[in-house]
Amino acid sequence: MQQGPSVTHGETTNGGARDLRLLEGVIANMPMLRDATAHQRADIASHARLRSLRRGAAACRLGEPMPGMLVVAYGLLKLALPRAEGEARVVRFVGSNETFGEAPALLDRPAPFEAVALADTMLVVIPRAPVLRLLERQPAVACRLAASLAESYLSLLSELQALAQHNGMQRLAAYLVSLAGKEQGEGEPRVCLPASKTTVAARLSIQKETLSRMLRDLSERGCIRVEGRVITILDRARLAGLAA
Amino acid sequence: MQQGPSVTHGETTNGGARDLRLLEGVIANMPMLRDATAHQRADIASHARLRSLRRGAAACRLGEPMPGMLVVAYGLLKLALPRAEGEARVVRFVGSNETFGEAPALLDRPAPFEAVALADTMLVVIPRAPVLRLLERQPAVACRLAASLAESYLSLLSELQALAQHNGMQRLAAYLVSLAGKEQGEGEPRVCLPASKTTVAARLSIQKETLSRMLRDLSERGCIRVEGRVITILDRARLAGLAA
DNA sequence: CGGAATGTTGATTATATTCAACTGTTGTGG
DNA sequence: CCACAACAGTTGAATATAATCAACATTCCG
Repeated sequence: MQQGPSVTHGETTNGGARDLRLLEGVIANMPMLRDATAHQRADIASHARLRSLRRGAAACRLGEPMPGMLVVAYGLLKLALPRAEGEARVVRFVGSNETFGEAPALLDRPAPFEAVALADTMLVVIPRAPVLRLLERQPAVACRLAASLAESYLSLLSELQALAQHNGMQRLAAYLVSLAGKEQGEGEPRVCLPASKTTVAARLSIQKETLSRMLRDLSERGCIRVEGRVITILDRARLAGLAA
Repeated sequence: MQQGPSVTHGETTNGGARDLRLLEGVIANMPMLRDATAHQRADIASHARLRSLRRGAAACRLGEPMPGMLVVAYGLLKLALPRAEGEARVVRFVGSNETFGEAPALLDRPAPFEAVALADTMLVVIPRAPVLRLLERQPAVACRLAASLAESYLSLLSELQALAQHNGMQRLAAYLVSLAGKEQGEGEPRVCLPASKTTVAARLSIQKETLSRMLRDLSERGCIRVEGRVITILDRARLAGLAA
């Protein structure tokens, strides 16, 4: 599933042939660049670089300059709003071939969140300048970027809605249902949490203690079975009802 | 300050000369169209229409199709996430010359919020199609739209942060300070709430009862004086301290 | 094996909601 | 102009919800 970096120490890889192919492959897959010419993609690639992150390392910290738009080649990150004390609120998990940081990079603003690797991760860093140049020349690319930003906006809005209008149990139930929705197994769907329960709790804007109690509650009610990070959905209909 | 609509009944105005000037003036002011040619702006204007809303009327309802991108010619609206029972969460107030609905209009999605007029309001409705055509032809316009969407994203993100990390009193204090920040009077700054206390409470994601108690508390502590919608900031430093 | 990180559980507390009753304000038609 | 209805705001009491604190158990790695 994952392909190790060719450089195991240090954060930035060298320009080895394998790395170059990885970088170009990631860029070729970006929805934003679907309408760019091969030449334009090559120009972007020539200005981009790979950055390897060990588990726990940060791709960017709140308030620091954004190095550019960021694409996950492999691995997993969390985008989080850290608090002075206690745990951060997790805004989003970002997995392979997903992009983040478009908004602050485009506007040349400091990072509005921190991005921490939840596993060893490889990023493609695309600096602002070549992207701006391309946007000026390729309206279709600018449209795709706008569409991607619009998507991000709508999904944040629905986060806000969930936070304002549903309690923790409802958010948890909805989250489990949405995880199960992606899985297509027949019988009892099993889902795997994408991160530790503490981190998932932060994603749901609750404390880890509260999440623990809620999972126990759902288990006792026969809705789910919890085995570490693996959760079996026993009564999807009832779970969906709780999410209302 | 405000100019009445030339049509007082019905929601859509006719094509009177005064209306046409209003519509063209609003469009000429749009940041998104700064780099468009006069001809392109005229094309947009020819496809746009005015829509007049009485106080309390909705420009769009949650889940219904978006008529296009919307610009406020004059008046005031709230963008809100309604709940089945009880009050909505207010996401943003939208005043003169401000735009909303870019994201759902661009993506041709149903309205992700309802937009309700807090005063008699005139909107310019810009349908999706002519905007898309312009985006294809004018990269600079697409860039401005992307930048505007990126701004919206960042400001929602900071809403989310405030909600997750500050309690109601902190959010209220920060809100009062930010209102006062715009006013440049010397001595004790006075601010005027942009809407009823009930609506402002929804903007802060608290109940009107809670807001009432908090305002009383701040008054008793000598931080502010409340006279209806007008609030005098007596101790701005302490208020800012409470917002931390 | 040992230590750190993660997770669980119970007790207590903070925060704000909900409910209910009451007061004040505003706008409208008689 | 007044009466009145609808809306807006205030206050108190009871309650819901989840955070916090503290102690302990478990799991994961090196």
